[in-house]
Amino acid sequence: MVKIQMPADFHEQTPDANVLATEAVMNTIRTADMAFERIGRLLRPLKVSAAGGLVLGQLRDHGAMSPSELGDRLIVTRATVTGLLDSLERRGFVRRTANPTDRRSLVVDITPTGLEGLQEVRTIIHHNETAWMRVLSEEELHIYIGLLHRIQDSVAAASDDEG
Amino acid sequence: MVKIQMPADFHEQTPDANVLATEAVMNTIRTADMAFERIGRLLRPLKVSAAGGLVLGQLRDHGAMSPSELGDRLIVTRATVTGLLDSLERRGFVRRTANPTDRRSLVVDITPTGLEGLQEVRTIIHHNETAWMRVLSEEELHIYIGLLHRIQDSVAAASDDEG
DNA sequence: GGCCGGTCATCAGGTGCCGAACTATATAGT
DNA sequence: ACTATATAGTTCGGCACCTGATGACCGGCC
Repeated sequence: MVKIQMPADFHEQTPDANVLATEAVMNTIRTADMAFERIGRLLRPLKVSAAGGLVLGQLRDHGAMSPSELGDRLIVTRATVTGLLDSLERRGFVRRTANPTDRRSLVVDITPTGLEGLQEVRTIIHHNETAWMRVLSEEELHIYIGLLHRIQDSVAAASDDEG
Repeated sequence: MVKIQMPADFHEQTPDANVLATEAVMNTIRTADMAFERIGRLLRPLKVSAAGGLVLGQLRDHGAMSPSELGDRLIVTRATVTGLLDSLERRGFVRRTANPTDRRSLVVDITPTGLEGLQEVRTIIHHNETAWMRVLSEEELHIYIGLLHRIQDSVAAASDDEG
């Protein structure tokens, strides 16, 4: 995800700008991107991608399910799930089997190899997240999370409005 | 970017977890993703992608520059810049010309068509960012941005540590 | 019993991102 | 001057994501 930056002459160009709003969005995306990029880099030595880790997590936590359900849970399209499963199956992390009760669909489940990979992934991510957030006090973390929730609701509401 | 979700039995699985830290990171990424996804959707009708808009913004605000410098500013690799420029050049938004003083390098600049596209992009993005952030008071925005800065520094420091 | 709308997974084609390898050119060190 | 190293941009292979189209299949309705 590419980083967002402010033009040098932002004020002149858009005189009525709520500069704080722009800066808040910009920094939210930048922060998330840094964290996401970092997680991806940490995971590269393991043979699991961030997206692949999420698929494995769903399978471990909720049991075997269809590609469609995976897509719903991760909020990606079925087409994307197909690609992720191709990649994970090649590495032996998941298995696709026929669904006996509905011949349109498949059942995906995690293999022992996949479980091992998942545990590594979760350990690394958790360790780093904790380290990153040590600069905030517990109270600040609560405030921060509260603000994020309100922003999320606001963005979601705006999306509902405009389709 | 795939969404991050917590396993249902997170506490049992990682008993010493700093759950707040995980939740903070998770929500940061989720918030950024919502905003980014939304921006991408708003921009789709225009013929400029979010990444393309950022390239155009750099060129307008800082003048013509080399692909390498674009990559440094957007924090992406030169390979990525090549692809972005291919796409933008195809649509007539930028022009690549030889650099007379260094035959290894190119000079990229924005065309009048590109300037028009950029203005549309900025108008749409700014309007939406302002709307999203109206749920926070000015004081809360300051607090929020301050927290984001501290987290960014922390993540950056961690990255330096571990390579 | 046969049709038809909806769902399942997949594929094709496109974007955006990466690291590694390549070619050409520039610059520093000796 | 000559070699070594660094840098500029591209290409290549790979991943993750999308939309749109396709063929298989399910279920309900006439």
